[in-house]
Amino acid sequence: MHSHDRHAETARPDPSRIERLCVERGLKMTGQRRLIARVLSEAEDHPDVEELYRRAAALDDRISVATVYRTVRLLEEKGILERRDFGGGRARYDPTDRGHHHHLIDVDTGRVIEFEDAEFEKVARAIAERLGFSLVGQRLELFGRKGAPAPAPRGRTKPKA
Amino acid sequence: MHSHDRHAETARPDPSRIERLCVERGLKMTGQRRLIARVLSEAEDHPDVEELYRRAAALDDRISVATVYRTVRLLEEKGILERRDFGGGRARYDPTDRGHHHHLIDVDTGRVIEFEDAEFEKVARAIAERLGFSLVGQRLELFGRKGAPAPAPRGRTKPKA
DNA sequence: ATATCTGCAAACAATTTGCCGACCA
DNA sequence: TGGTCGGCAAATTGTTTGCAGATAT
Repeated sequence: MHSHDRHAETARPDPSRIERLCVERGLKMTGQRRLIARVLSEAEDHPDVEELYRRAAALDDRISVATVYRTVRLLEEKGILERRDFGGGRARYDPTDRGHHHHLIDVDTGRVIEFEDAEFEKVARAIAERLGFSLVGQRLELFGRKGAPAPAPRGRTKPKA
Repeated sequence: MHSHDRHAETARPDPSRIERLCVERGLKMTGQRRLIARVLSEAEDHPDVEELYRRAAALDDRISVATVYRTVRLLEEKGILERRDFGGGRARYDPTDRGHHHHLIDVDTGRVIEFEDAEFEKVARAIAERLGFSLVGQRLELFGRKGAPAPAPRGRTKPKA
């Protein structure tokens, strides 16, 4: 565990949050992985692979979607990312270091709000126990609408635009 | 002149539960739709399209997967079915007339247990409200493992065969 | 040095769809 | 009879993978 001290010969300002985690888990850091790590670190939302690729390529197009897929899967296996599925067919990714949380999806805007709730955790555990299981994981998604009732467009879940 | 006779000209014993719902919503009932409706009515689990197709074809092979896909989507739009996603890539279907419920998935066996919980409903509504939303929908899935979650800090309890 | 990446395109799996004959209302 | 529906196979979409050259350690 030797550390490379600050010989700023390679302009590498600051290893991103996620990059640091990658190194911790002993991943070989390539240019594209560093790039993806940075995009992930800067993301405040839950991008899908296509979106990650778009953002990464915008910074440096020496990368392909295949690599994003591979990297994202690797990071998931290493416990750095969590794969989510908000419907819509594509997997969304969420860095685990943001802490355990759930999501509330605004059905009108498609906007995703994160939240935590101790009360819920307790209830969930209680339910599992009542059914004779020990809780290993959970998934909670709430779909809501802001205050006043608005004419919601019919149709199914195709949060495109 | 109407012939509402009891002459079994078309051996149609009893419209299945789901078939009745289809008719109610004004769907044109064809042989294959009736078949799928019957399979769905008899199902106690949450089959995916492939499985529905298998079961239907076993009763009458004058049907194709494409039709199952089309029908299942139609029933979903009509609110007769609910599409679920328990991971694994394929969509699972769940008749809505079984009532509102959530799922607990046994991570070891893959078995799905349905349950309801008033306490949870209350908490969910409260969370949404706290975030400034009115609850429109929710999705809760618990993943558990059979075994004693009991406060027994002793050695690990081997999962019973 | 060398085991591990990456890009590319072909392979895959789940689901959709165009075309046209078959069928229900 | 007219408008829908169903079968078949080709088309789409999201994701994976084999290969050969590029890289990190």
